[in-house]
Amino acid sequence: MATVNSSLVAHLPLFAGLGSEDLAEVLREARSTRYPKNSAVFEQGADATSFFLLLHGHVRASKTTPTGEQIVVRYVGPGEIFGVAPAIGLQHYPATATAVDDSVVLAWPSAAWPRLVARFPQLAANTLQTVGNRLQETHTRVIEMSTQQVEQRIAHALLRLAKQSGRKLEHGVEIDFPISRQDIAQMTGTTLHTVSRILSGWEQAGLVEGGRQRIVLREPHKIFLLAEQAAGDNGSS
Amino acid sequence: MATVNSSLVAHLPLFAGLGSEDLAEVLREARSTRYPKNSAVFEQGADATSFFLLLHGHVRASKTTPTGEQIVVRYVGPGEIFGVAPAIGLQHYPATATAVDDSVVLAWPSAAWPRLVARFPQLAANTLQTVGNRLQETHTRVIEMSTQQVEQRIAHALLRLAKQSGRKLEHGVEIDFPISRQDIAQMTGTTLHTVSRILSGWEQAGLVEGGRQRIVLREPHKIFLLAEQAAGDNGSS
DNA sequence: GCAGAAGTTTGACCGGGCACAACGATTGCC
DNA sequence: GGCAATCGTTGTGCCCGGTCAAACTTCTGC
Repeated sequence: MATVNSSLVAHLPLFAGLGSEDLAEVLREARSTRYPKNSAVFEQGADATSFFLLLHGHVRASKTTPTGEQIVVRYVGPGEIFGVAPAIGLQHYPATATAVDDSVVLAWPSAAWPRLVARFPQLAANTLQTVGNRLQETHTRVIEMSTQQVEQRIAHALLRLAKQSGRKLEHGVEIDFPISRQDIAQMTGTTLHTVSRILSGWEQAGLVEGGRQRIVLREPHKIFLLAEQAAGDNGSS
Repeated sequence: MATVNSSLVAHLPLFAGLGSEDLAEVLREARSTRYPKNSAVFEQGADATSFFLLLHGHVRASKTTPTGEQIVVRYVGPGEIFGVAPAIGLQHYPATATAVDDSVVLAWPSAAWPRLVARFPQLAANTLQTVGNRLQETHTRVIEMSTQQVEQRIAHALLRLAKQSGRKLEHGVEIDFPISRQDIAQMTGTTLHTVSRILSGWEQAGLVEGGRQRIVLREPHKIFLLAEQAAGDNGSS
C-alpha cells in the first residue's frame, strides 16, 4: 500500500467541498489494493467490512437471486464509489463486485465511516447525491423494462456504457472493457440468445461491430434513434 | 399551519440521533399542509421548491415517460420522507406525488436543506440511509422484472403493500388506501387487463377479495408461496 | 333517481421472446 | 500446436402476456 496522491482524487464528487488538509486526513485512513482481472472485490452476503473508491479499471456489481439467476446492477468506472453498504446501514454487501479489468481501488474500513461523517459532514451529503443519482438511474431502468421492447433496452444500455466508458476510435466508439453478450442480457433483462440475435442484426446493418467480449458502436446516432423509437414504430414515417 | 408536536415525529428514522432541542429547531422551519384525496403535492418536472415528510395519509409517486406511459415508483406511508430532490442535487422533481387519501405533509423549503445539514449532519446520514434502502428496493424490483413471471410480481407487490400499509381484518389483511388494478399494473410492469385476470383467478381460489379500488388478502401465506415459486414451477412437488 | 364517468371483467387473437438444441469460433492452457 | 473450455450464433416451436374490443358494475354529481 502506498499513500495516494491527493491531486489525483481531489476533483472527485465524493470530496467536493473538502479542503486539501481534510482530504489528506480522509485519505490517510484508506488503503489502496490492486485486483486482477476477474477477481472479486467482495461477495454478495459477505460482511460489509469496507467501502470503496475505484481509482483505475472497471468493476461489475451483480446480484444473484435465491433461485440462481444473476443480474448486473451496474458497471463502476474510475472515480466512482461502490460497496457503500456501511454508509447506508447494511451489515452485508447486497451484491458481488468483480473487477472486469485489472483495477485499483481505495478501501476504507467500515468503522471509519461514522467517524469521517462526524468530522466531514460533506462526505455524507456528497454520498447522498451519488446514491440519489443511482436511484434515479435505477428508476429509469425500471421504466425501460416496463415500457420498452428488448431492442430499445439494449440500445439504451449500450449508449449508457459508451457514454460512461467509451473509447473513441476513428470509426466509432468502443466499450473499453470486456463485456459479454451474457452481461448485456443481464443488464437488460433478457437472454443471451436474444442479445446475440439483435447484435447480429445490427452488425449486418453496419450499426455495430462485434467480437468476443468486445463491442464497437459504429453509428451511435442511429442506435440512439433506435433507442428513442416508440414500440411498434418502425421509424419510417 | 400549526406548530408540529415534536413527540409525534421524534421517533422517526429521519430524526434519529437528534436531541429534542435540535428537533424543535428543525421543525420550526417546516410548515404542515393538508392535501385532499387525489390532489397533487408536486408535479414531475416542476421546480423542486421543497422536500417533504408525510405525517398522515398515503402518497403515490409516479413517473410519466416522454411517450406518455406512466409507472408507479412507490407508495409513501406515514413517517416517510418524499420529494427529496433538493437533497440529492436535483433542480426539478423527477416524479409526480399525488395524495391517494386525505393526507397531511410537512414541507421544508429547499433552501433550508444545506443549512440544516450543516447544523445537523445526522440529517444527511439518516436521509442517506433511507435513500440507500430505496435503492435496494428498486434493485429488487429490477430483479423481479428481469426474472419473474407477471403472477409472481403481482404477488410480491401486494405483499409489500400489505406489509407497508396493511390493516388487519378478521379474515385477512386489507390494503388500507384506494388502489386500482391500473396502479398495480403500473407497479409491476404489466397491463390493467392482466392484473384483472390474475386477481379474478385468485379471487376464485379464495386467496383475495376484490372490489373497486380495494383489495383484501385473505390468505397471505398462500400468496407468499406463489410469490416465491420459481417460474414454471407449479408448486406441486 | 338518473346520467355519465371511472373502474373492472372477460373473450379472442397473435406476436415477441424464451426454451431447447446444435453448431461454430476464439482463447487460454499445457 | 493441439485440445478443451468458454463464448457466440442460429434455427425451430411454443406459450405467456399484450392488444383490441366490448360489456358490466360501482361511484359521483345533479
